[in-house]
Amino acid sequence: MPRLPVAERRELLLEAALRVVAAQGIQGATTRAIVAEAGVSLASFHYAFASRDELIAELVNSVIASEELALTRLELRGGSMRDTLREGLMHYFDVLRENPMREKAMFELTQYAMRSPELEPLAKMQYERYYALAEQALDVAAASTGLRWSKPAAELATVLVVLTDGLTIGWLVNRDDAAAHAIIDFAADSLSALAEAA
Amino acid sequence: MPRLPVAERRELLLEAALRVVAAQGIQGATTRAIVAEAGVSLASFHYAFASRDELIAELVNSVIASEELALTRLELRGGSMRDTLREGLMHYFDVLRENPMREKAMFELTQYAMRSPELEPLAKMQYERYYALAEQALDVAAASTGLRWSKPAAELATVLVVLTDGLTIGWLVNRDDAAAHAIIDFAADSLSALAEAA
DNA sequence: GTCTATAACCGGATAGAC
DNA sequence: GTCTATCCGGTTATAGAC
Repeated sequence: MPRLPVAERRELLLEAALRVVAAQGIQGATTRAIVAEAGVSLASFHYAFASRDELIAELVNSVIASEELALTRLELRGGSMRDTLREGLMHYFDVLRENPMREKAMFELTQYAMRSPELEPLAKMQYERYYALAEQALDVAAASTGLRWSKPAAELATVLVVLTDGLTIGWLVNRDDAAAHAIIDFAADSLSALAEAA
Repeated sequence: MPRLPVAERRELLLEAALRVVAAQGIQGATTRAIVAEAGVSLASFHYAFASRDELIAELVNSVIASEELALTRLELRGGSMRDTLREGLMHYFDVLRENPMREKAMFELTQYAMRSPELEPLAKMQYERYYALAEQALDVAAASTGLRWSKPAAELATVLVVLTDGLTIGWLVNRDDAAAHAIIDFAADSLSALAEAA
C-alpha cells in the first residue's frame, strides 16, 4: 500500500465509507467493510481515525459541507413562476433518480446523528443548510420571474424542504415516477400561488 | 417468570421491542436489550421467535396494523375545507408531539425494512396503508364540508402523505412548533384550493 | 506508515437441566 | 415453558514487527 499523508488517507476512507453507507446502510458500515472498500488495512484505519465513531462524525460533517452542489448549478429558462419551480423541482428529482442510494444514505446519516448527543447538533445544522439553500433557490426564482413572494422566503423555504423530503422518502419507497410528477406539479402550483407582482 | 402462552409472550416481546427501538433506535434493539426491557430470559425469546429477524418482521407488521388509530377517531367540527384540513393536521401534529420517539421509530423501521430484500415489501405495504388512510381522511373531509375534490382523491392522498412525512421529519430534527404550524397552514390552504362545489 | 496477529468484547443462537 | 451456561461468528481496537 502506498504511503499517504494522514489527511489523504482520511479523505480516502471517508469516500469509501459514504459508498458503503449508500450500498449497505449505516448498519453495514463496519470498519472492516470500509477498509475493504477503500483497499486499506484495518490497522491503517486506526492510524488515521481514533475510532469508528470519529469517522462517522467526520462523515456527517463532510456530507453536510458537500450538499450544496445538487441545486446550485441550474440554469433557469425563464417563464412563469409555476414553470420555473417545476423546472427546479424536476432537476432535483433527476438528481435523486441518478443516485437514489446516496440520498438514502443522507437520511440514514441524519437519523443516526439524531440518536447521538454528540452528533445531534450536526443534524440540525444539516437542516439549516437545507433551509438556506431552499431560500436561495426561491430568491433566484423570484428574481428570474420578476415576481416577489407574498410571505417571508424563509417560511416558504421550510415548506419547500418539507415537500422535497416527503417526495424523496415516498419515491425511495415506491419508485413511482408518475406519483412523483404529481407531487412536483402540486408543489409548483401551490408555491407559485404565493408569488405576486413586485 | 410466569408461564405464558407463546402468543402472549410474543406480544409482550413486540411491545418491549417497540419501546427499545423508540428509545435507542434499531441499532440498539438487540435481542438482549429487548429481553431486558421485557423482563424475559434470552432463551424464552428464542422459544417465542425463531430469530431476531422474525421479531423485527413481526414488529413492522404490527406497527403497520396499529397505525390507523392516530387518524381515524377524529371528530370534525365542520366549517370550511381549510379549517377542516387544518383541524385534521393539527390533530396529527398533536399525536406526533405526544410521542415523537414512536414516530421516529416508524421511520427507522421503514428504512430498515427497505434494506432487507425480505422486509422490503412490508415497507411498500406500510406506505400503501398510509395512502389509503389519507384518502379516507380526504373523503371524510369532502363529505363533512359538502364539497368534492377536483382531482382524484388517490392522487391528493399521496400529496397529503408527502406533507405529513416532511412535516414529521422536519419537526423531529428542529422541534420548531411555529414552523410546523406554518407548514400546516400551507398544507390546508393548498389542498383546500383543490376542493370545489359538488 | 503499514502490516499481521490477536486481544477483548458483544451479538445471535443453542444445549440441556429443570 | 423457562432457565443457566455456553458456543461461535463478527466487531472494534491494539500490539509489535517491519
